[in-house]
Amino acid sequence: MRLSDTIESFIKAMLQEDQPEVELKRNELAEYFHCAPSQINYVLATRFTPDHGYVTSSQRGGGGFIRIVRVRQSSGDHLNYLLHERVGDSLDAQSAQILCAQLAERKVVTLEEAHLMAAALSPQALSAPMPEAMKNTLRAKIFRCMLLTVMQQKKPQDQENG
Amino acid sequence: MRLSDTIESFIKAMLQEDQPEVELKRNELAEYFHCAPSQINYVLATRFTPDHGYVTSSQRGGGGFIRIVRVRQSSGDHLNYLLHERVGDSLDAQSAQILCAQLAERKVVTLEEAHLMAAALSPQALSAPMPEAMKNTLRAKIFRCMLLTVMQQKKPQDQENG
DNA sequence: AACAAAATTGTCTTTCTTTGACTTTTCAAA
DNA sequence: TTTGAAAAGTCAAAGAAAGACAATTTTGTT
Repeated sequence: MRLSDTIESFIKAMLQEDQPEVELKRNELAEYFHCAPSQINYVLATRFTPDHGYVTSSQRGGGGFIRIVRVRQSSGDHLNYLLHERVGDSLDAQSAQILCAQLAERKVVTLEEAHLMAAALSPQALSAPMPEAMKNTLRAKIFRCMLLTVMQQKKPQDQENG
Repeated sequence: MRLSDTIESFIKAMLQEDQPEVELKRNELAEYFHCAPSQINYVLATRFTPDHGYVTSSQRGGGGFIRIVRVRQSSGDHLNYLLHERVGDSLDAQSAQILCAQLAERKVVTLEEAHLMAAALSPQALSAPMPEAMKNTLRAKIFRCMLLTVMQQKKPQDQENG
């Protein structure tokens, strides 16, 4: 078995137990597996991405750490559909507005939250001297980040149904 | 846990009790935590800034002290301050996170809304092959758009109270 | 076997924290 | 009014941890 897979399993086991969140020390983990610290980054970059349903953050310096949060994903979920199927790596302004409105309509988010999302994805928010294609790529990324955050906030009982 | 975090908690606990204001002796506190006095300044500089909702002042010499005051402001005033003074046309990722957290702490927005805003402004959301300066410009624009949206949503309430 | 993709390693960079040496301000006693 | 002690401030260096990325090795596919 490859080291990366072993480390992936190890981290997932930590997450499985009970908490959907774990903090680890990069250097400790690297030493435990007798590998370069950057190997840990490789595992995170290839197996714990937003698309895989994980959000990671970190702190450098003394007492630094890497935090991994697992976002629960239920199949058949509207959010899941948006994240993995509807939104690719490009999203135009008009579609974004429609999708935000739908999220509110389906009561996945509040009306206020939908407005906030729409504002962040609006042409004004993304007005800058860059090609439209790049804006659409950016819009998709921003939308996905917000979607993941919404999934994170949804309570367990909400996740059973759509 | 980092010393800085411990000291931060300690000071916040002092503030919690009743007063929105506390006075402390730098040397005493440093001795209490067995650290260099300048460590206290570091904590103030990184965790008790206006962005964090605090204003500090001090007096040197015999009987000297450091005063920390938690700033109170109405939602409307706070939003105006952010929009017209604090956020120019550039905003770095870290400041963005702090300002979003502050909006929630002051109950200008809900915690969920703050998370959504933070997500839209995060480095991941704005990860693209472009110079950091351009990202900061974009971040300021996105933040402004969201702030304006929050303002519009707040309007009806502001007309009733302050 | 040849090539492409994935994994591994190592080096250098960046960020955050802690410490210490030196400076400045203030008060009060001589 | 001078002066010295008692604060707090400033700043830079050292230390601690994570990130970025390129170079190399391994693995899988045709």
